[in-house]
Parts: sequence; C-alpha cells; structure tokens
Amino acid sequence: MVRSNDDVAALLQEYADLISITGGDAYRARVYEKAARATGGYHADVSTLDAKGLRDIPGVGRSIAEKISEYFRTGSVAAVEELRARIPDGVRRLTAVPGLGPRKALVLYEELGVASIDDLVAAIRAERLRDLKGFGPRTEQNILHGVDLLRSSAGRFQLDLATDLADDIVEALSQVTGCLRCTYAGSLRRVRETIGDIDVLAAAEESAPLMDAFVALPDVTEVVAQGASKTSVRTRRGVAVDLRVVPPDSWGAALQYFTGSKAHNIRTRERAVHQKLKLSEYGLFDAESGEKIVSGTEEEVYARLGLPWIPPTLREDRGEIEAGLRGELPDPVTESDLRGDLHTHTDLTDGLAPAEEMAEAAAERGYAYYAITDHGPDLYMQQMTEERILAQRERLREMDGTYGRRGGRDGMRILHGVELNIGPDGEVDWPGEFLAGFDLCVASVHSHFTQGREEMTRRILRACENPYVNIIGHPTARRIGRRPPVDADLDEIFAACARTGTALEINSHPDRLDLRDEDILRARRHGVRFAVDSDAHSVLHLANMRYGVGTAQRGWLTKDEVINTWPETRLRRFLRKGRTGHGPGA
DNA sequence: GCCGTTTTCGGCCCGACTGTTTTCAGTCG
Repeated sequence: MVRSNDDVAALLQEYADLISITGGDAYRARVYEKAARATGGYHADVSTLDAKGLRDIPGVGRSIAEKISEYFRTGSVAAVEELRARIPDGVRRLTAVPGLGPRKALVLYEELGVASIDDLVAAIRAERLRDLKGFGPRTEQNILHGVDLLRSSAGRFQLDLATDLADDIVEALSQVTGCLRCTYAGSLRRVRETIGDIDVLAAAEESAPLMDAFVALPDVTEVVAQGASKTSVRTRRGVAVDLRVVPPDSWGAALQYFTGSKAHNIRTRERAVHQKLKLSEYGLFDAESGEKIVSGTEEEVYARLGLPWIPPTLREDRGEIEAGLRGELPDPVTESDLRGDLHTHTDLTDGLAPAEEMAEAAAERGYAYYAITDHGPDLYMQQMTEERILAQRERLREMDGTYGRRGGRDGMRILHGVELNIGPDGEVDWPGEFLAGFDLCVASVHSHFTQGREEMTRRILRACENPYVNIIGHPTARRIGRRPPVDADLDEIFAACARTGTALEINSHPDRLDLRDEDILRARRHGVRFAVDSDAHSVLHLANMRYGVGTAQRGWLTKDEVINTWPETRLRRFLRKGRTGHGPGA
C-alpha cells in the first residue's frame, strides 16, 4: 500500500538534504535523516497518529512531530518551504549523482548557476568545473560517470514503489461496479528489477465506469489520454500508468499479450503462425477463417499453442518456450515455500526495531526459523563489539521458540548470526573460534568496491573458503542506479560456492536485487545453493521477500535450490559446512 | 534537533578513500 509514511519520510529527507546543502548544522541534518528512515519504516500509518503517537517514533521529538502535524494539517511545512525557496529542486537532485554531495552541489549552483543534471553535464563538457576550488579533471570524470549511472535508470522506478502503487490501483478499480477482473500486467507482473510504467488490465462489459474511476484516483495528477479501451495517466510520484479495459471473454489473451515480454510474445505469435493461427490481444484465431478459437484464460491460449502455462517471471525468451515444449519448465520457488529469513538486522546496529519486534513480525509471516544477523565490528560505524553481540545471543536464546503459533519450544526457532564484512584481502571481522559460536554467518562486501577484477575475485573466493561463512550477502554489491556491480569473475565464484557449500544470497531489497536474474541463471548451472533474504532493517522490510522471490523465479530457481525453504534440520546440516569439531550448538 | 541506568546539556556511529591539496575537504558506507 502507498502510505503517507513514505510521503513524510520523503519530506523529512528533503529537509535534511536542504539543511546539508545550505551548510546548516550537520547534526541537525542527520537527525532529520534518521527521523525520515524511522518514519518510512514505522509500522503504524503516521497520518493516524496524534502528537504523542508521533513522538513514539524513534528520532521524532517535539519539533519534528509538529512539522509532521503541520504537513497533514496544511499540506506543507513552512520551514521546508523556506529552504525550497532558496535552493532549486534541481540542485538537490544533483546530490543524487554518486560522487557529488551537498557541498559541491552548492558550489556548482553558486559559482556556475548549475541547477540541473543537464546544466551539470554542459558545464563539464565546457570544462568549467576544473577551475573551481576543490574540483579538477578527475572530479569531472567521476561526476560524469555518476551521471551515466544515474541516467541508466532514469525514467524507471524501483520495484516496491511501482508494486505498492499498482496494488492500490488494482484494489480501487476492483471495487468499481461492473469490474469483473482486474490485475496488473507488464514488467511489473514479470517482476523486472525496475519498472518503466505500470500496465493495469481490467475486464468489464462497459469500460466507462472504470475509466472514470481511474482518472479520479487520488494519486492521479495528469490525464495524458482517455479513450474507451485505453486511458493513460501520470501519478503523483511521476509513474505513468495505463489502464486497458477488455471484454471479459478476451481476458486471457489480453493478459498474455500485455504481460509480455515483447520477445516472449514474438515467440508465441510465431508458434501460432506455424499452426495456421493468429494470436493478438483479442484472442487466438484461425488464420484463414478468422474464427476465434480461445481467449478466456492464459492457460487456454498456451495450451492451444502446445505449451503449458508459463509463469510470468519466466516470459523473457530465455528458453522458456523450448523448456515448455519439452515439458521441462521449472516449478519456480514461491513466497509460501519460504520457511525463514536468514539475513536481517535489529537496532543493535543499523536496523530500526528491537529483536523482539522483528521476531514477532517474522513469526506472523509463519516462519519456522528466523536469523538475526547484525553487522560485525569491521563496519566501523556500527560500533559492534564481542560483548554486545554475545549479550544479543543470550537474549535471542531466551526468545528462541517463544514466538509463533505454537509458542513454547515448538515455536519459531531463532538463529543467531552475523553479517561479516569481507575486507579488501578477503579476511572477515572475527577469527574462526569466535565465529564458531554463531548459527550462521553471512559475509558481504561493503567497501573497496573498485578493486580490480583479479583482486576482487580472490577476495570473495577467500570468503567462500572460510569454513564459517555460509552465505555471501548481496554478492555483487550493486545498488540499482547508484553503484555498478563489483568487477569479479563470477563464474569462478559460483564454482567456489558450489564446491565449498557456500550459498549465494538473493537480496530482496528493491534497490539491490542482488544476485540479479541473469547471474542466478549462470550460478545455478554450477550447482550453487541460494538464500532468498530480506536484509530487513525494519519490520516492514520483511515483506520485501516478494521481490527476492520474483528475482529467484526470473533466475529459474526451484524450491530445492533455496536453502531457506528447507526444513530446519536440513538447513542446520548445510550451515555446518566444512566445519569440524566445535560446531554451533543446535 | 534528539536524547539520557553516564546527562535536561553536551554530546551526537567512525574511519577510509579520493582528489585536491601542500594539510585537507568532501563523500561514502
């Protein structure tokens, strides 16, 4: 659901950015950032909270609570408006360029009048940056590189934003009288990692009531086109949404057509032609007589083409047609197959919620086991120590089995883990003796992203060979639109994972989705096991699992390849890896 | 601006890297 929490979080973050750009107190900016994060991840809808309720949000005190109230009361916040008047929004958007922060953005604006990404690129091309104090030719190159990165994802939206919006729209339209079916199609249904626009499909005898309801939705800011079968709008967050209304008996053909991908559709239409048929969004027809054969359901359409129904996440023309013809389509892992989450954080490090709240929410998801894996000490800003993590272990041992439907010792098992930092040479935070006390260890790259290919490969291989490392977290360390994947010989790493019994993570966070689908397809050929994890830093993030599962499906993963679908005993056996002697107590 | 079994004032996650410097500011995680 699109929540007002996200609006408030965005506003607080914007204010923090503006404070930083205008050279305000850095601590003040940080407080607003923290409040933004806490609000975005808060379990209750902030628009329903009173002053006291607002102040229960961590990091929200009197002043911020008042600003939030002011926002809901008047639609804006005076303090934010004041800074907005001083700094054009384009200047703030400059700080989204990796390598370009608030200080440099202000210099660029004040000295060169740069107030947009386009201005910025023009100024770099004219070599005007290098004369500024603190800038040079290398800075120009780095910023230009950052702009490329940003632009590679420009016009596309993060999967969670698009999904939330689409869910809301589908829910609203489903209530309209006469709406027989409604769902979203397109790349969102295929769970692509970013979304260009949203395609919503509805079935009704009459389209007008649906079209009217659609353009009247509160999120709609602009109607681009309105017709009987298709209406296009733009929404508050800039996402374009198309609604297509089709007659009920065309539903299957339309859904198949609008789900795509284009490449997949070309293949299915080719198959139709070979069978003297014609496939369109209206149905499957006899090519000669023009007589309609089927159109009601996707299953019927595929069946008439000699194919089993193909899960949308597989429809990319990556061999799914051939596999379907051979009867070898994989049965993709689903969210309900998951028995647990193996990578999550608490407020002991950079998470927002205490372990108890996270465990409670995990138990509500029906998990049989749940791992808490806060950051190790090498991520210096997290201030972890042996004492702190051992104290956490004691608490978790007490909580073990007490959450979940059955309660008592039969309840959800709580695993104590850690997210280790893979250092530049492949070393991790703690020696083996200490790591042996954990139920599992995730190890991830968090620094030195630009190492050369050989060094990076060696580094990650070394982590795989560590007998205590069970899962390589977000293996390529990419951030969609912000940081490219690290340069490493992935096939060598995949082979090492298979050899050593190290799982590769599919990190479900919508700005990571790492491994990505193509890499998963390659990795599984090596016989690697995977862990689909939320990497949750708040209770709400636990639900990001759906994106990780979608990504796993796009990588053709079946349940058996994903270790956190396994029963606990099988999982524990896997987690023992190559360890001898002092294994973790089960 | 928030927060407190160290405190209602004085702290605030800290260190590394980069490119620009000639001793450091800015950015990042």
